[in-house]
Amino acid sequence: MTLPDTSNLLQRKRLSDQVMDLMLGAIRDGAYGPEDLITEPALAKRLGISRTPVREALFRLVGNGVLEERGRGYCLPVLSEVEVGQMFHLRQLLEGDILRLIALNPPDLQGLAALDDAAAAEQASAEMHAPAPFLAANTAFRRALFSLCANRYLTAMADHCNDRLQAYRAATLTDPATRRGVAAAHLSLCAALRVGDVARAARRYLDQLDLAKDAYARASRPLAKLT
Amino acid sequence: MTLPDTSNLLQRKRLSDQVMDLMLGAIRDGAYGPEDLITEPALAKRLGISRTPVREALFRLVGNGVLEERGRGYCLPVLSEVEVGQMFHLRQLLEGDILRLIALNPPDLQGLAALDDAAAAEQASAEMHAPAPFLAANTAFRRALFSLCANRYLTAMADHCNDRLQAYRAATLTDPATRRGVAAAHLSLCAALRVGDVARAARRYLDQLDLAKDAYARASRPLAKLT
DNA sequence: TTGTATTATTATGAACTCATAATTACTACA
DNA sequence: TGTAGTAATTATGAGTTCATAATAATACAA
Repeated sequence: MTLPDTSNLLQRKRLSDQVMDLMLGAIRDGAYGPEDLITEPALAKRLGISRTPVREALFRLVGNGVLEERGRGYCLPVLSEVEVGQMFHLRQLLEGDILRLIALNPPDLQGLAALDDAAAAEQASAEMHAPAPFLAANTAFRRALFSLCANRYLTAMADHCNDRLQAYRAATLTDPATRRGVAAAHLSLCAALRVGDVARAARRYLDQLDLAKDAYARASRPLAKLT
Repeated sequence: MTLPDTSNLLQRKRLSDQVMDLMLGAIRDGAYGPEDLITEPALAKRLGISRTPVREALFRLVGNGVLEERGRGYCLPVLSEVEVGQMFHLRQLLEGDILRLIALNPPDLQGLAALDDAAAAEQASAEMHAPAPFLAANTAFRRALFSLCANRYLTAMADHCNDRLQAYRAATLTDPATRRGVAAAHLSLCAALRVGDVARAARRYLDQLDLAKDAYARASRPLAKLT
């Protein structure tokens, strides 16, 4: 388990916001697995702050469904196979609509370049052994893609869905074959967007999402016993 | 401004959860308008508890976008016309999908009866002067409708969208004509569902949602100056 | 009378502290 | 040796306190 970066804390305004962002970033980068138990005092001590702001941040993450309480402490939520399926149904609905909106307002060269870079980073880290670089590149790609959509509420909800699936993301995205598939689909999406074929781009993305749905459902079965 | 019910507090497990539920319910029932300022000490004093759990609940509501910080205190978020439009785009996407899922798995008689009751309550309160009964009936109808959909994540997100539009809901649902339109659309939806014509039921609901979108957009203009 | 500056009030942010509950470890007894 | 009961550790829940910042109010000067 890699620990999240604790530097440049204590600078911005609210500590609980910083802790929230820190934890969200750490979770997105795969710093926590479904078996890790996060406790209030431990986190507070590690960050060198009191329990209060840590507590508030953890409460908000629980409220968002990004974390759940397990006995004494907090952990990544473990979903049933049905719940994973429902969450993916939502992802397909939301991300499909995001692509539709992007199609209505196609990206400029700058936005396209950012997407290209992110896809290239995914491909570059697909073969690495460590899981963190690919997870980070994958997160960056999604961020670049979503930033092309003007509806912030929509992308925030899509981000939400992804955050709530973190326990499974790490489990599926460690397999090099899966990683290659993701990177290929995203490169293909970039290529389709560059020639203006947004419909094909959307199809590429949603096909990959469908594959992911199955992979996540498979991954949810062995994790179920953790509960 | 009607104050939320403060009884049966101090019984269940976490005070912050109770405060959260209390405030959500109060906001849904129209107890707060966009001009009301909610402060931590005042709420804590009124509930007879310390600031800590109140603070945690308010933080979570801000995190959810149900409240926003305005200077010293919290209030219902005031959205721009564009933001209201985006939020309604989301509502249409999510609630359209909810109706599609209900169509795939039509409700039994019991579920139908609950929906009928809620629609009847809307009609009964449509002509009243006080806004609270209709708002409560409207919330109850949505709850009954959403409960027919198995995907809890989906309905939770749709609830979310509604919660974030509260400042406008009260403004639009005070007009008796609008209320009659809402009640009629919902009764019509019930009738269509009863004869198994789910497609027509969905059209009724989404047509009404389209009307609401315009009404909310109009309501957002005078409210904008509050910010 | 109006505008500005200073003071006072008040709300938030975060630490500390205490009480309670739960889990774990240890010990005693069968 | 295994089980049960008790003690100790520890994490959470919530109240209190203190510091800081922002807003409001008042007083003074132009």
